[in-house]
Amino acid sequence: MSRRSGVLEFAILGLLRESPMHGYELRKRLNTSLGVFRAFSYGSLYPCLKALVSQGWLAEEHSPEEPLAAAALAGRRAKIVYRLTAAGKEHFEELLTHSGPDAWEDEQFGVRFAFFSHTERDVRMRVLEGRRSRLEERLEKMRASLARTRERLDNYTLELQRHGMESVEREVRWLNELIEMERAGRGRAKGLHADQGRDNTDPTDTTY
Amino acid sequence: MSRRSGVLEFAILGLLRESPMHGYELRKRLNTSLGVFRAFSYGSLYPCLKALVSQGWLAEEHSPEEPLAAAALAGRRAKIVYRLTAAGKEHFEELLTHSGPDAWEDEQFGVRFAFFSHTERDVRMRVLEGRRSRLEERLEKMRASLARTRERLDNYTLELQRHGMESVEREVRWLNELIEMERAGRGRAKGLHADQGRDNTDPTDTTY
DNA sequence: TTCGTCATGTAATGGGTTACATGATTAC
DNA sequence: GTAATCATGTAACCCATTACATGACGAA
Repeated sequence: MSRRSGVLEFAILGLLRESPMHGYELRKRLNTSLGVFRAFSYGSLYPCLKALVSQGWLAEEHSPEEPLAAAALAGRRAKIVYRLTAAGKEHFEELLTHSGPDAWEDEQFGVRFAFFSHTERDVRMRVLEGRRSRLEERLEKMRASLARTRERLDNYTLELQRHGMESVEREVRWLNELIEMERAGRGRAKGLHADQGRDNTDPTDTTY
Repeated sequence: MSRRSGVLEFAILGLLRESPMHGYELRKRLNTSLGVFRAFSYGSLYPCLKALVSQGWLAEEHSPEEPLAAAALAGRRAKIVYRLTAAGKEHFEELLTHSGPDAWEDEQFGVRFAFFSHTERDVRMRVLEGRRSRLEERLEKMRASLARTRERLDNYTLELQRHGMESVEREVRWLNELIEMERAGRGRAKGLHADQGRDNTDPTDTTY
Protein backbone atom coordinates (compact mmCIF):
# COMPACT_ATOMS: atom_id res chain seq x y z
CA MET A 1 0.00 0.00 0.00
CA SER A 2 -0.40 3.12 -1.19
CA ARG A 3 -0.63 6.83 -1.53
CA ARG A 4 2.89 8.21 -1.67
CA SER A 5 2.42 11.67 -3.10
CA GLY A 6 5.72 13.33 -2.52
CA VAL A 7 4.45 16.83 -1.94
CA LEU A 8 1.66 15.78 0.36
CA GLU A 9 3.93 13.50 2.35
CA PHE A 10 6.56 16.19 2.58
CA ALA A 11 4.08 18.82 3.68
CA ILE A 12 2.52 16.61 6.33
CA LEU A 13 5.87 15.72 7.84
CA GLY A 14 6.90 19.35 7.79
CA LEU A 15 3.77 20.63 9.46
CA LEU A 16 3.79 17.94 12.09
CA ARG A 17 7.41 18.70 12.82
CA GLU A 18 6.25 21.94 14.36
CA SER A 19 3.52 20.46 16.47
CA PRO A 20 1.18 17.44 16.60
CA MET A 21 -2.18 17.86 14.95
CA HIS A 22 -5.22 15.94 13.84
CA GLY A 23 -6.14 15.50 10.18
CA TYR A 24 -8.80 18.12 9.92
CA GLU A 25 -6.63 20.89 11.18
CA LEU A 26 -3.71 19.62 9.17
CA ARG A 27 -5.70 20.09 6.03
CA LYS A 28 -6.50 23.70 6.81
CA ARG A 29 -2.85 24.45 7.42
CA LEU A 30 -1.97 22.64 4.22
CA ASN A 31 -4.18 24.97 2.25
CA THR A 32 -2.98 28.18 3.84
CA SER A 33 0.65 27.82 4.89
CA LEU A 34 1.54 26.52 1.50
CA GLY A 35 0.05 29.56 -0.14
CA VAL A 36 -1.85 29.25 -3.37
CA PHE A 37 0.33 26.38 -4.37
CA ARG A 38 -1.66 23.36 -3.37
CA ALA A 39 -5.04 22.25 -2.09
CA PHE A 40 -5.68 18.77 -0.83
CA SER A 41 -8.90 16.97 -0.04
CA TYR A 42 -9.59 14.52 2.76
CA GLY A 43 -9.68 11.78 0.19
CA SER A 44 -5.95 12.28 -0.23
CA LEU A 45 -5.04 13.32 3.25
CA TYR A 46 -6.42 10.56 5.44
CA PRO A 47 -5.13 7.62 3.40
CA CYS A 48 -1.74 9.31 3.26
CA LEU A 49 -1.70 9.74 7.03
CA LYS A 50 -2.44 6.06 7.49
CA ALA A 51 0.36 5.19 5.09
CA LEU A 52 2.81 7.39 6.95
CA VAL A 53 1.80 5.74 10.21
CA SER A 54 2.42 2.27 8.80
CA GLN A 55 5.80 3.53 7.59
CA GLY A 56 6.62 4.38 11.16
CA TRP A 57 7.03 8.07 10.49
CA LEU A 58 3.90 9.15 12.31
CA ALA A 59 2.25 7.94 15.48
CA GLU A 60 -1.43 8.20 16.27
CA GLU A 61 -2.58 9.46 19.62
CA HIS A 62 -6.21 8.78 20.29
CA SER A 63 -6.92 12.03 22.10
CA PRO A 64 -5.95 11.38 25.71
CA GLU A 65 -7.77 14.57 26.60
CA GLU A 66 -11.00 12.75 25.81
CA PRO A 67 -13.71 14.22 28.08
CA LEU A 68 -13.63 10.97 30.11
CA ALA A 69 -14.67 7.39 29.66
CA ALA A 70 -18.39 8.12 29.48
CA ALA A 71 -18.36 7.80 25.72
CA ALA A 72 -15.22 5.77 25.29
CA LEU A 73 -16.98 2.44 25.61
CA ALA A 74 -19.61 2.99 22.93
CA GLY A 75 -17.07 2.68 20.11
CA ARG A 76 -17.02 6.45 20.03
CA ARG A 77 -14.88 7.74 17.22
CA ALA A 78 -12.11 9.83 18.69
CA LYS A 79 -10.10 12.70 17.42
CA ILE A 80 -6.81 11.27 16.21
CA VAL A 81 -3.79 13.39 16.90
CA TYR A 82 -0.81 12.66 14.70
CA ARG A 83 2.71 13.22 15.91
CA LEU A 84 6.06 12.87 14.18
CA THR A 85 8.13 9.94 15.41
CA ALA A 86 11.92 10.06 15.74
CA ALA A 87 12.20 8.06 12.52
CA GLY A 88 9.81 10.46 10.87
CA LYS A 89 11.84 13.45 11.94
CA GLU A 90 14.96 11.80 10.64
CA HIS A 91 13.26 11.01 7.34
CA PHE A 92 12.07 14.59 6.96
CA GLU A 93 15.58 15.86 7.63
CA GLU A 94 16.75 13.48 4.92
CA LEU A 95 14.23 14.88 2.44
CA LEU A 96 15.22 18.43 3.34
CA THR A 97 18.91 17.99 2.64
CA HIS A 98 18.57 15.63 -0.30
CA SER A 99 16.40 17.86 -2.52
CA GLY A 100 16.87 16.36 -5.98
CA PRO A 101 16.51 18.32 -9.21
CA ASP A 102 12.73 18.39 -9.09
CA ALA A 103 12.86 20.38 -5.87
CA TRP A 104 12.74 23.37 -8.18
CA GLU A 105 9.92 22.20 -10.40
CA ASP A 106 6.51 23.78 -10.12
CA GLU A 107 4.94 21.05 -8.03
CA GLN A 108 7.64 20.89 -5.37
CA PHE A 109 9.17 24.32 -5.15
CA GLY A 110 6.34 25.84 -3.12
CA VAL A 111 6.44 23.26 -0.35
CA ARG A 112 10.20 23.28 -0.30
CA PHE A 113 10.23 27.01 0.18
CA ALA A 114 7.56 26.84 2.84
CA PHE A 115 9.94 24.82 5.00
CA PHE A 116 13.04 26.87 4.33
CA SER A 117 13.35 27.85 7.95
CA HIS A 118 14.12 24.20 8.66
CA THR A 119 16.57 24.03 5.77
CA GLU A 120 20.33 24.53 5.73
CA ARG A 121 21.53 27.65 4.01
CA ASP A 122 23.46 25.88 1.24
CA VAL A 123 20.45 23.74 0.39
CA ARG A 124 18.29 26.85 0.26
CA MET A 125 20.75 28.39 -2.17
CA ARG A 126 20.78 25.30 -4.34
CA VAL A 127 17.01 25.23 -4.54
CA LEU A 128 16.64 28.95 -5.21
CA GLU A 129 19.28 28.94 -7.90
CA GLY A 130 17.95 25.73 -9.39
CA ARG A 131 14.52 27.26 -9.58
CA ARG A 132 15.85 30.39 -11.16
CA SER A 133 17.76 28.63 -13.90
CA ARG A 134 14.74 26.41 -14.52
CA LEU A 135 12.64 29.51 -15.07
CA GLU A 136 15.25 31.19 -17.23
CA GLU A 137 15.40 28.13 -19.41
CA ARG A 138 11.65 28.27 -19.69
CA LEU A 139 11.77 31.95 -20.59
CA GLU A 140 14.22 31.27 -23.35
CA LYS A 141 11.96 28.66 -24.89
CA MET A 142 9.00 30.99 -24.63
CA ARG A 143 10.90 33.82 -26.28
CA ALA A 144 12.10 31.55 -29.08
CA SER A 145 8.66 30.14 -29.74
CA LEU A 146 7.16 33.61 -29.61
CA ALA A 147 9.69 34.91 -32.12
CA ARG A 148 8.86 32.03 -34.46
CA THR A 149 5.10 32.35 -34.26
CA ARG A 150 4.45 35.98 -33.39
CA GLU A 151 2.94 37.08 -36.68
CA ARG A 152 0.49 34.22 -37.01
CA LEU A 153 -1.01 34.66 -33.55
CA ASP A 154 -4.04 36.79 -32.84
CA ASN A 155 -3.81 39.59 -30.30
CA TYR A 156 -5.46 37.74 -27.46
CA THR A 157 -3.13 34.78 -27.73
CA LEU A 158 -0.28 37.22 -27.93
CA GLU A 159 -1.46 39.04 -24.84
CA LEU A 160 -1.82 35.76 -22.98
CA GLN A 161 1.71 34.81 -23.92
CA ARG A 162 3.04 38.20 -22.92
CA HIS A 163 1.35 38.06 -19.55
CA GLY A 164 2.63 34.54 -19.00
CA MET A 165 6.18 35.57 -19.73
CA GLU A 166 5.92 38.58 -17.47
CA SER A 167 4.78 36.34 -14.65
CA VAL A 168 7.82 34.17 -15.07
CA GLU A 169 10.11 37.18 -15.31
CA ARG A 170 8.60 38.51 -12.15
CA GLU A 171 9.31 35.29 -10.30
CA VAL A 172 12.90 35.43 -11.52
CA ARG A 173 13.28 38.91 -10.07
CA TRP A 174 11.80 37.67 -6.83
CA LEU A 175 14.30 34.82 -6.74
CA ASN A 176 17.11 37.26 -7.44
CA GLU A 177 16.19 39.27 -4.39
CA LEU A 178 15.96 36.18 -2.24
CA ILE A 179 19.29 34.87 -3.43
CA GLU A 180 20.82 38.28 -2.83
CA MET A 181 19.55 38.23 0.72
CA GLU A 182 20.77 34.73 1.36
CA ARG A 183 24.19 35.80 0.10
CA ALA A 184 24.14 38.90 2.25
CA GLY A 185 23.93 36.67 5.27
CA ARG A 186 20.68 37.86 6.72
CA GLY A 187 18.46 35.06 5.45
CA ARG A 188 15.39 37.08 6.36
CA ALA A 189 14.45 34.11 8.55
CA LYS A 190 15.73 34.46 12.04
CA GLY A 191 16.54 30.80 12.02
CA LEU A 192 13.96 28.32 13.18
CA HIS A 193 10.21 28.60 13.35
CA ALA A 194 8.63 31.29 15.50
CA ASP A 195 7.02 29.16 18.17
CA GLN A 196 5.29 31.74 20.30
CA GLY A 197 1.63 31.52 21.27
CA ARG A 198 0.23 28.79 19.09
CA ASP A 199 -3.41 28.77 20.10
CA ASN A 200 -5.13 26.84 17.30
CA THR A 201 -8.58 28.27 17.58
CA ASP A 202 -9.51 29.97 14.36
CA PRO A 203 -12.70 29.46 12.35
CA THR A 204 -13.38 29.45 8.61
CA ASP A 205 -12.41 26.89 6.07
CA THR A 206 -9.62 28.36 4.03
CA THR A 207 -9.38 26.92 0.58
CA TYR A 208 -8.61 29.71 -1.80
CA MET B 1 -15.68 5.35 -24.18
CA SER B 2 -13.71 7.67 -23.03
CA ARG B 3 -11.34 10.55 -22.48
CA ARG B 4 -13.39 13.68 -22.16
CA SER B 5 -11.04 16.18 -20.62
CA GLY B 6 -12.83 19.44 -21.06
CA VAL B 7 -9.80 21.63 -21.54
CA LEU B 8 -8.08 19.31 -23.94
CA GLU B 9 -11.21 18.78 -25.96
CA PHE B 10 -11.86 22.49 -26.04
CA ALA B 11 -8.33 23.30 -27.10
CA ILE B 12 -8.28 20.70 -29.85
CA LEU B 13 -11.53 21.92 -31.33
CA GLY B 14 -10.33 25.48 -31.12
CA LEU B 15 -7.01 24.83 -32.79
CA LEU B 16 -8.54 22.72 -35.54
CA ARG B 17 -11.06 25.45 -36.17
CA GLU B 18 -8.27 27.50 -37.62
CA SER B 19 -6.84 24.80 -39.82
CA PRO B 20 -6.64 21.00 -40.10
CA MET B 21 -3.62 19.37 -38.50
CA HIS B 22 -2.23 16.03 -37.50
CA GLY B 23 -1.73 15.02 -33.89
CA TYR B 24 1.95 15.67 -33.59
CA GLU B 25 1.72 19.23 -34.71
CA LEU B 26 -1.43 19.76 -32.69
CA ARG B 27 0.48 18.89 -29.57
CA LYS B 28 3.19 21.44 -30.24
CA ARG B 29 0.62 24.15 -30.76
CA LEU B 30 -1.17 23.05 -27.60
CA ASN B 31 1.98 23.61 -25.58
CA THR B 32 2.81 27.01 -27.02
CA SER B 33 -0.38 28.81 -28.01
CA LEU B 34 -1.87 28.10 -24.64
CA GLY B 35 1.08 29.64 -22.92
CA VAL B 36 2.41 28.24 -19.69
CA PHE B 37 -1.01 27.07 -18.79
CA ARG B 38 -1.08 23.51 -19.97
CA ALA B 39 1.09 20.76 -21.36
CA PHE B 40 -0.32 17.59 -22.79
CA SER B 41 1.32 14.33 -23.72
CA TYR B 42 0.52 12.00 -26.59
CA GLY B 43 -0.98 9.59 -24.12
CA SER B 44 -3.77 12.09 -23.61
CA LEU B 45 -3.92 13.60 -27.04
CA TYR B 46 -4.31 10.62 -29.34
CA PRO B 47 -7.04 8.84 -27.40
CA CYS B 48 -8.88 12.15 -27.14
CA LEU B 49 -8.66 12.67 -30.88
CA LYS B 50 -10.13 9.22 -31.48
CA ALA B 51 -12.94 10.00 -29.06
CA LEU B 52 -13.71 13.28 -30.79
CA VAL B 53 -13.81 11.48 -34.12
CA SER B 54 -16.26 8.91 -32.82
CA GLN B 55 -18.35 11.82 -31.50
CA GLY B 56 -18.52 13.11 -35.02
CA TRP B 57 -16.78 16.37 -34.22
CA LEU B 58 -13.61 15.55 -36.06
CA ALA B 59 -12.91 13.74 -39.30
CA GLU B 60 -9.71 11.89 -40.14
CA GLU B 61 -8.05 12.40 -43.46
CA HIS B 62 -5.43 9.83 -44.24
CA SER B 63 -3.03 12.19 -45.95
CA PRO B 64 -4.25 12.39 -49.56
CA GLU B 65 -0.98 14.15 -50.38
CA GLU B 66 0.75 10.83 -49.77
CA PRO B 67 3.79 10.70 -52.11
CA LEU B 68 1.91 8.18 -54.24
CA ALA B 69 0.82 4.56 -53.98
CA ALA B 70 4.34 3.14 -53.84
CA ALA B 71 4.12 2.70 -50.08
CA ALA B 72 0.37 2.69 -49.67
CA LEU B 73 -0.03 -1.03 -50.19
CA ALA B 74 2.44 -2.21 -47.55
CA GLY B 75 0.13 -1.27 -44.66
CA ARG B 76 2.20 1.89 -44.34
CA ARG B 77 1.11 3.96 -41.41
CA ALA B 78 -0.01 7.30 -42.73
CA LYS B 79 -0.04 10.76 -41.29
CA ILE B 80 -3.55 11.39 -40.07
CA VAL B 81 -4.83 14.87 -40.62
CA TYR B 82 -7.72 15.88 -38.41
CA ARG B 83 -10.29 18.37 -39.52
CA LEU B 84 -13.26 19.92 -37.74
CA THR B 85 -16.62 18.73 -39.05
CA ALA B 86 -19.67 20.96 -39.31
CA ALA B 87 -21.05 19.36 -36.16
CA GLY B 88 -17.73 19.93 -34.47
CA LYS B 89 -17.70 23.57 -35.40
CA GLU B 90 -21.21 23.94 -34.11
CA HIS B 91 -20.29 22.20 -30.87
CA PHE B 92 -17.29 24.46 -30.37
CA GLU B 93 -19.44 27.52 -30.96
CA GLU B 94 -21.78 26.12 -28.31
CA LEU B 95 -18.94 25.76 -25.82
CA LEU B 96 -17.73 29.27 -26.56
CA THR B 97 -21.02 30.97 -25.85
CA HIS B 98 -22.12 28.73 -22.99
CA SER B 99 -19.07 29.25 -20.73
CA GLY B 100 -20.36 28.14 -17.33
CA PRO B 101 -19.00 29.44 -14.04
CA ASP B 102 -15.84 27.36 -14.20
CA ALA B 103 -14.76 29.18 -17.33
CA TRP B 104 -13.04 31.51 -14.89
CA GLU B 105 -11.41 28.85 -12.77
CA ASP B 106 -7.69 28.24 -13.03
CA GLU B 107 -7.91 25.19 -15.25
CA GLN B 108 -10.20 26.68 -17.88
CA PHE B 109 -9.51 30.38 -17.94
CA GLY B 110 -6.30 30.10 -19.94
CA VAL B 111 -7.80 28.15 -22.82
CA ARG B 112 -10.90 30.28 -22.82
CA PHE B 113 -8.81 33.39 -23.14
CA ALA B 114 -6.66 31.84 -25.86
CA PHE B 115 -9.74 31.62 -28.07
CA PHE B 116 -11.15 35.03 -27.26
CA SER B 117 -10.79 36.13 -30.84
CA HIS B 118 -13.49 33.62 -31.69
CA THR B 119 -15.64 34.75 -28.78
CA GLU B 120 -18.45 37.28 -28.65
CA ARG B 121 -17.69 40.47 -26.81
CA ASP B 122 -20.32 40.00 -24.09
CA VAL B 123 -19.07 36.50 -23.36
CA ARG B 124 -15.54 37.84 -23.14
CA MET B 125 -16.70 40.39 -20.62
CA ARG B 126 -18.52 37.77 -18.55
CA VAL B 127 -15.45 35.58 -18.42
CA LEU B 128 -13.04 38.41 -17.60
CA GLU B 129 -15.27 39.80 -14.88
CA GLY B 130 -16.00 36.34 -13.54
CA ARG B 131 -12.31 35.65 -13.33
CA ARG B 132 -11.66 38.94 -11.62
CA SER B 133 -14.24 38.46 -8.93
CA ARG B 134 -13.02 34.91 -8.42
CA LEU B 135 -9.55 36.25 -7.76
CA GLU B 136 -10.77 39.02 -5.52
CA GLU B 137 -12.66 36.51 -3.45
CA ARG B 138 -9.47 34.49 -3.21
CA LEU B 139 -7.51 37.56 -2.17
CA GLU B 140 -9.94 38.29 0.59
CA LYS B 141 -9.57 34.80 2.00
CA MET B 142 -5.80 35.06 1.81
CA ARG B 143 -5.80 38.40 3.56
CA ALA B 144 -8.09 37.11 6.28
CA SER B 145 -6.06 33.98 6.86
CA LEU B 146 -2.87 35.99 6.86
CA ALA B 147 -4.24 38.40 9.44
CA ARG B 148 -5.20 35.47 11.66
CA THR B 149 -1.91 33.61 11.43
CA ARG B 150 0.70 36.26 10.69
CA GLU B 151 2.53 36.17 14.00
CA ARG B 152 2.92 32.43 14.18
CA LEU B 153 4.44 32.09 10.72
CA ASP B 154 8.15 32.14 10.06
CA ASN B 155 9.57 34.68 7.63
CA TYR B 156 9.90 32.32 4.70
CA THR B 157 6.31 31.19 4.90
CA LEU B 158 5.33 34.82 5.22
CA GLU B 159 7.36 35.76 2.18
CA LEU B 160 5.81 32.92 0.19
CA GLN B 161 2.37 34.09 1.15
CA ARG B 162 3.20 37.69 0.29
CA HIS B 163 4.55 36.74 -3.09
CA GLY B 164 1.52 34.58 -3.75
CA MET B 165 -0.84 37.42 -2.96
CA GLU B 166 1.10 39.83 -5.10
CA SER B 167 0.81 37.44 -8.01
CA VAL B 168 -2.93 37.36 -7.64
CA GLU B 169 -3.13 41.12 -7.27
CA ARG B 170 -1.09 41.48 -10.40
CA GLU B 171 -3.47 39.30 -12.36
CA VAL B 172 -6.36 41.39 -11.09
CA ARG B 173 -4.69 44.54 -12.39
CA TRP B 174 -4.14 42.80 -15.71
CA LEU B 175 -7.81 41.88 -15.87
CA ASN B 176 -8.75 45.44 -15.05
CA GLU B 177 -6.80 46.70 -18.03
CA LEU B 178 -8.34 44.10 -20.30
CA ILE B 179 -11.84 44.86 -19.12
CA GLU B 180 -11.17 48.54 -19.56
CA MET B 181 -10.08 47.94 -23.13
CA GLU B 182 -13.07 45.78 -23.89
CA ARG B 183 -15.29 48.54 -22.57
CA ALA B 184 -13.46 51.15 -24.58
CA GLY B 185 -14.48 49.31 -27.72
CA ARG B 186 -11.10 48.51 -29.13
CA GLY B 187 -10.86 44.88 -28.03
CA ARG B 188 -7.17 44.78 -28.87
CA ALA B 189 -8.08 41.91 -31.20
CA LYS B 190 -8.84 43.05 -34.69
CA GLY B 191 -11.56 40.46 -34.86
CA LEU B 192 -10.86 37.02 -36.18
CA HIS B 193 -7.65 35.08 -36.41
CA ALA B 194 -4.79 36.41 -38.50
CA ASP B 195 -4.71 33.87 -41.28
CA GLN B 196 -1.80 35.04 -43.38
CA GLY B 197 1.03 32.78 -44.42
CA ARG B 198 0.70 29.71 -42.28
CA ASP B 199 3.68 27.68 -43.31
CA ASN B 200 3.97 25.00 -40.60
CA THR B 201 7.66 24.33 -40.80
CA ASP B 202 9.30 25.13 -37.52
CA PRO B 203 11.63 22.85 -35.55
CA THR B 204 12.17 22.31 -31.82
CA ASP B 205 9.89 20.67 -29.37
CA THR B 206 8.40 23.37 -27.23
CA THR B 207 7.36 22.18 -23.83
CA TYR B 208 8.28 24.81 -21.29
C1' DT C 1 24.15 4.12 -41.42
C1' DT C 2 23.08 6.17 -37.80
C1' DC C 3 21.02 9.85 -35.37
C1' DG C 4 17.45 13.10 -34.58
C1' DT C 5 13.00 14.41 -35.41
C1' DC C 6 8.57 13.32 -37.15
C1' DA C 7 4.65 10.46 -36.26
C1' DT C 8 1.16 7.26 -34.02
C1' DG C 9 -0.39 4.56 -30.67
C1' DT C 10 -1.43 1.48 -26.04
C1' DA C 11 -1.24 -0.46 -21.19
C1' DA C 12 -0.02 0.31 -16.74
C1' DT C 13 0.18 3.42 -13.25
C1' DG C 14 -0.21 7.53 -10.53
C1' DG C 15 -2.08 10.99 -7.98
C1' DG C 16 -5.82 13.20 -7.00
C1' DT C 17 -11.01 14.51 -6.51
C1' DT C 18 -16.06 13.55 -5.77
C1' DA C 19 -19.50 11.71 -3.61
C1' DC C 20 -20.87 9.35 -0.06
C1' DA C 21 -21.43 7.66 4.82
C1' DT C 22 -21.01 8.57 9.64
C1' DG C 23 -21.12 10.98 13.77
C1' DA C 24 -19.60 14.67 17.46
C1' DT C 25 -19.65 19.43 19.07
C1' DT C 26 -20.95 24.18 19.17
C1' DA C 27 -23.94 28.13 18.57
C1' DC C 28 -28.28 29.97 17.84
C1' DG D 1 -33.93 21.18 17.97
C1' DT D 2 -31.49 22.26 14.17
C1' DA D 3 -27.90 24.16 11.49
C1' DA D 4 -23.06 24.78 10.87
C1' DT D 5 -18.75 23.23 11.63
C1' DC D 6 -15.68 19.86 13.28
C1' DA D 7 -13.94 15.30 12.32
C1' DT D 8 -12.89 10.74 10.03
C1' DG D 9 -13.11 7.76 6.56
C1' DT D 10 -13.91 4.81 1.83
C1' DA D 11 -14.93 3.58 -3.00
C1' DA D 12 -15.53 4.89 -7.46
C1' DC D 13 -13.89 7.58 -10.80
C1' DC D 14 -11.07 10.95 -13.62
C1' DC D 15 -7.55 12.87 -15.98
C1' DA D 16 -3.25 12.66 -17.28
C1' DT D 17 1.54 10.84 -17.39
C1' DT D 18 5.11 7.23 -18.14
C1' DA D 19 7.01 3.80 -20.41
C1' DC D 20 6.85 1.27 -24.03
C1' DA D 21 6.35 -0.28 -28.96
C1' DT D 22 6.57 0.84 -33.73
C1' DG D 23 8.08 2.91 -37.72
C1' DA D 24 9.11 6.74 -41.52
C1' DC D 25 12.10 10.49 -43.20
C1' DG D 26 15.98 13.58 -43.61
C1' DA D 27 20.56 14.93 -42.93
C1' DA D 28 25.42 14.15 -41.50
